[in-house]
Amino acid sequence: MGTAEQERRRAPAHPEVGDVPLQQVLEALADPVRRVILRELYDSGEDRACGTFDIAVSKSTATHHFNVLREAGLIHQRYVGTSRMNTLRHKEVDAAFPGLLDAVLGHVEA
Amino acid sequence: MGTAEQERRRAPAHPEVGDVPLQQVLEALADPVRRVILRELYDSGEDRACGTFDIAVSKSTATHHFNVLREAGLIHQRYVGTSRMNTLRHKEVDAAFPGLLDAVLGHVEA
DNA sequence: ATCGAAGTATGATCATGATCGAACTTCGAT
DNA sequence: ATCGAAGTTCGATCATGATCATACTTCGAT
Repeated sequence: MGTAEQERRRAPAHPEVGDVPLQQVLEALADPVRRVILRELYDSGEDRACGTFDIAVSKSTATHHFNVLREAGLIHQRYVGTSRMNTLRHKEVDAAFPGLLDAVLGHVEA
Repeated sequence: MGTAEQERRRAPAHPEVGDVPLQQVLEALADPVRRVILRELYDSGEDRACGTFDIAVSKSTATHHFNVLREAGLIHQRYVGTSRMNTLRHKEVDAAFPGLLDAVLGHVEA
């Protein structure tokens, strides 16, 4: 099998946040499930495995949301064993979109 | 015919910005046509009639976008003759969602 | 009173994206 | 070597929303 293919799956591309269009970031932020994920990362500041988030969707849907967040430059993902750890790319997002994370994630939703 | 109905059309309800869910605001912001509208209001600070915006959509689509923006609490609309003047609700939005407008509209899009 | 300009309402189309289940892969532990 | 846990992939469904054309209303000007 293609070792390159395996490698790509285990270490998927993370864009430069500065290269991500605002449109894509806003679309990523405009979903309540994804904001729950971001908020948990934002509030705790810790790495978190995909399975540990308080979201009421199936595993395949969760995978979809994590992909959207990664491709929007908002999170970093890396494997640890069979778990996938997620980190908020806080500094980089702040640099590319000043004030946006704080405005969105600092807001207390009903 | 119902004068009440006519009145409702000419002076449609504007929500309190503080009552609008973040979800709704983000959905309103996550459309490129609507951001063009907001940006023109943001940059000029002037009232503008619906027809004067640099958006490449039909009149009915434009009406739709203005409705979305108004219902999200982002703009104020009032009739002047047959024109409908639009204002950014800058202060109120800033109060309810600190930093959000500046983060989104201050960003220079490609 | 009529006409045009500015929007609105309605109904249709069409694309996108959120969602799921089922089958699969990969790793760590037994 | 096998099993379960953690995700992924694939295909399908389904809801929403952006879009338009058409017909309509309303106002101001002639």
